[in-house]
Amino acid sequence: MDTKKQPLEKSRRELNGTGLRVTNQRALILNIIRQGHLDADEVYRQARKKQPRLSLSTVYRTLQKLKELGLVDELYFGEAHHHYEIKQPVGHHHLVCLGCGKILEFECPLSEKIKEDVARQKGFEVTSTEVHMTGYCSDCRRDRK
Amino acid sequence: MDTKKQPLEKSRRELNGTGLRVTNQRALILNIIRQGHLDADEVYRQARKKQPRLSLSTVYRTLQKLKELGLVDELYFGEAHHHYEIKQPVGHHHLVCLGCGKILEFECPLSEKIKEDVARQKGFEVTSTEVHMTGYCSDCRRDRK
DNA sequence: ATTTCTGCAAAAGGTTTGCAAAGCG
DNA sequence: CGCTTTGCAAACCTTTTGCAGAAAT
Repeated sequence: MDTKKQPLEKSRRELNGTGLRVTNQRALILNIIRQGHLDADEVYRQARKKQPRLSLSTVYRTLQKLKELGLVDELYFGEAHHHYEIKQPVGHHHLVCLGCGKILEFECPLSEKIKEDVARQKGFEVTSTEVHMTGYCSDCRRDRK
Repeated sequence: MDTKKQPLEKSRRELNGTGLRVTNQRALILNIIRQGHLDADEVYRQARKKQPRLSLSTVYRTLQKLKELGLVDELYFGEAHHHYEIKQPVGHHHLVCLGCGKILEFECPLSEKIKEDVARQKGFEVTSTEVHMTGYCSDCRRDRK
């Protein structure tokens, strides 16, 4: 049995009942994003290995839909293109290495507190909180010495 | 005496001794950014009121230089275009209203702590920390009811 | 006089859109 | 079958680049 097929089925199931039609393209794309933070082009390249005729606009349209459905989060690092990742139950934040481009995740219970402070102080209803850091990872720090 | 001229002189002085040549365009652009978080196009439109022949590429090139000099910070909200603001001695973070687009600033001493936690936990050398929130400001909350 | 900077026009990079054909329910 | 989705090509928007002339030191 092809083990690779299992997550695809999972993606199909997840897509079902969203009101959206379940297409091969969508299941495949959702599946690919499970890997981590990918940009649209990376998703595209990987998806073409399985479905060579799939187009980049389908990737963009699908990511957009998945975002609307709340299945996927869009991330804005300081780059021209955006990144996407599966929405996770427990929020996490991102740390980008300026040396090698690696992206690490970290949890941050304190961000809850910040959110409450700001909500109270400014009378805001906060819908999202992102903590974004840049710097140099331990490997790159060593190399820079 | 033209009071508007004073900050322009200030900008000229600030540009002096940076190694860059002090041009009217640069002083004007630096001056305009003092207003707050502006995107390149907004800077461009305002600058053209005083120097109609100024080009958008000069705006971009100047913002780039000012960023390199550490006079200006570039901000990435979830939009296609970036925003710029004068670099401030005491770090602050941003809160964007999804209703009216207003951008509020807030200080966040806790972010220092987050930074230290992450640095220790991940062996990172953190060079920048940004906390970015979205939500609805008190005015927009009222209107949505 | 030399070197840096500017304006203009054109290119580049990422994302979106219009439309006819294909696919899902 | 009707409506949604796809692929393709073209459009779009923001940002960058090449180059010749203008400005700063």
